Amino acid sequence: MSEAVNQNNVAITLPDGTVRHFVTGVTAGEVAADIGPGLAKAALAARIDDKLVDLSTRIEFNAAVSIVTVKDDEALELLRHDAAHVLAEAAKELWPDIQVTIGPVIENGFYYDFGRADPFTPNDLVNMEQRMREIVSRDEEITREVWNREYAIEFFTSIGEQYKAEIVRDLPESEVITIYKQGEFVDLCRGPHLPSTGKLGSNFKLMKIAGAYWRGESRNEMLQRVYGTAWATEKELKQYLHRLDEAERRDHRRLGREMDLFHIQEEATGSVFWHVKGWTLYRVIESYMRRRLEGASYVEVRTPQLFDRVLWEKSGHWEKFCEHMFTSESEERVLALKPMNCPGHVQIFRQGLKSYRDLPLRMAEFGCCHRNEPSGALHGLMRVRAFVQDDAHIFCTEDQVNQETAEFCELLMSIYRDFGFTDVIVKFCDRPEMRAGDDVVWDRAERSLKDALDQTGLDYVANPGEGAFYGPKLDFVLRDAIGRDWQCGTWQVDFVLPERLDASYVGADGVKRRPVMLHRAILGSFERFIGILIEHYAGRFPVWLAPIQAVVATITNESDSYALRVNEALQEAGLRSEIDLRNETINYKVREHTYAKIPMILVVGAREAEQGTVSLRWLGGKKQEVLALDQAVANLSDAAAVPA
RNA sequence: GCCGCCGUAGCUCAGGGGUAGAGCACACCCUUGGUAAGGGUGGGGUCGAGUGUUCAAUUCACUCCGGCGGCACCA
Repeated sequence: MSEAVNQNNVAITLPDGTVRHFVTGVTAGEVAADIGPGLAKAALAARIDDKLVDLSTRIEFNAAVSIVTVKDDEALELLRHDAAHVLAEAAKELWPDIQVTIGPVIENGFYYDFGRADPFTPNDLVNMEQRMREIVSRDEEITREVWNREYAIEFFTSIGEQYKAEIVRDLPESEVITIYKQGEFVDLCRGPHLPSTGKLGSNFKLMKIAGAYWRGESRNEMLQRVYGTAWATEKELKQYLHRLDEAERRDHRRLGREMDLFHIQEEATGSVFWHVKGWTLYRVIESYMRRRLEGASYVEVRTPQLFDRVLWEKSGHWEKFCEHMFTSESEERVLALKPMNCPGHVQIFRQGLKSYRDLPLRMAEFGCCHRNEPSGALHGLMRVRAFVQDDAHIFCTEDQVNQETAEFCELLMSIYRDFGFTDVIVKFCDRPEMRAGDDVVWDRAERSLKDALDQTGLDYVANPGEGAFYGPKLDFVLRDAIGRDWQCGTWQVDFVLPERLDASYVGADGVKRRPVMLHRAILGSFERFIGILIEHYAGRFPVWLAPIQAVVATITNESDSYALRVNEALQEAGLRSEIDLRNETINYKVREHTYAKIPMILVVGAREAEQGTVSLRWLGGKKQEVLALDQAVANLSDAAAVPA
């Protein structure tokens, strides 16, 4: 390239800082080719002054340019976006009268929604994927055009693409309407795209078919969605598929059955039958939580299951959620099973005069709530119709919100740590569109919560419009062992409910005032939290949580009486142990209790009986250690200690 | 609730217009074996429920219930 600089040249700064000069209007692809043939081949897109663009983009001004290859993070997004387009092209080829709609990139892949009278069959999925691979091997050039709005609408209408025409019609006037073509396929798209379909490669797979509402609105017609996954390398694709297998292996519904923790049956859909072992786990968690709450100066109460609907009308829940409440009738009154504890707690607060000296009043309840969730939403323990939260409401003054928020965050983090979760995301959720209370109150509530959060020093992300209908909130999201997020904890500021249910206290000046109500939970529902724990630990619970902590297994029946003594010693030390005296080989017993994920197996035979020892084997370990009985009991007790 | 798929033994699954099979589990017998399956015998099913077609339905059709995957919802 010439060093001369004139107005027909552009100076292009490369990522390493070198500057090259090109004729004005050079394409990003040509720049890549000038740098080297290897890069030209690998080039997928370009970044011009930080804007991601097609390789065909002409460069008219001096700019910083970098060439995007498969090694760059954004390449994956391009790849997935192109996969969606290739899928749409394949579907159009297979069924010419199918309508294309949208096909965005999502976590781990992409989807495409089609308008079609008949739903897809699993075989269609196979055919579409096959056709996609053909389109990739055709290596069709992908080209971009800018169209006039009216023309675009006319065009899409003329080829029967009503959805596309609607999308164009609804685009803001300022939007440039860009069209991408590959082979015979013409699509409205913002871009950018890869230079040709061949660049997609072969590391993609169509995963499943599903229904999805047009524009995500349940009143709209249902489209046919195809989900796919796409990766830069075969290795990453395989790893992803392996992760899916791993998630399936951990599925709490499967482990719940295999480990005999709980079941759910037709006659009580959405409600849990806790079996002995599952209920043991539940009780361990519950008593742990009771202790932590006591330590944080909470008091515990119990409020009724059934309330007259007038209470729910007063609280505002009836108006918004009556569809999701279970109701019953008695003596001409409509009663509703409580979907939450807060109105009940206000009733207790209202008994007798409360003084500012009583605040903050931290009122906890492990109360069973019922919500009539839509049938399609039910999912094992994760979404049920009857559940118990580690629920509490803090009645306090506005001035106390700061301190309460700080203390709550500390308690929550400490509890999560005890359960083995250290990666926690905090979300700040502000006013939703549908809400109670006027904007002045919301301004105050949001400001007060934000100030308090800032003072905790925790990192957080904004989650606009996602607050509760009565106030802003913080959501606490756990990341589990395989990288999935679960929203569990919540902290909600509420100026509305105390007003509606007329809660008040007497201030230092003798004047009646409204308390602020803070709704809060750490685990969320016990049911769901246990589901999360099962999946997080893949059923291999830490010893303190394991329903059965130890099994004493004999080698021959000769040692039965000694084994009974060992088991007794364990139980006396407060361990949850079982004994296996069956007439089976030790191999069989070890295998079975290992599959049952028992943390420790104590094998006893003639030798141990004679010497007063046990042969101890830990879950996941292959070695055994022979210890004196009292030493073993001491070790196991330590291992089983509930976090302090 | 909406779209699709599925429902056979306790579990995982095979089968298919003429009232059912495997492995594991379970019970009994033999075996008393030192750290991931010792051997034998046996019991167990209104094939999710209902209606229809048929000489005959677990099998085909329809309806309902439930499960699964999404969508929508989630105080």
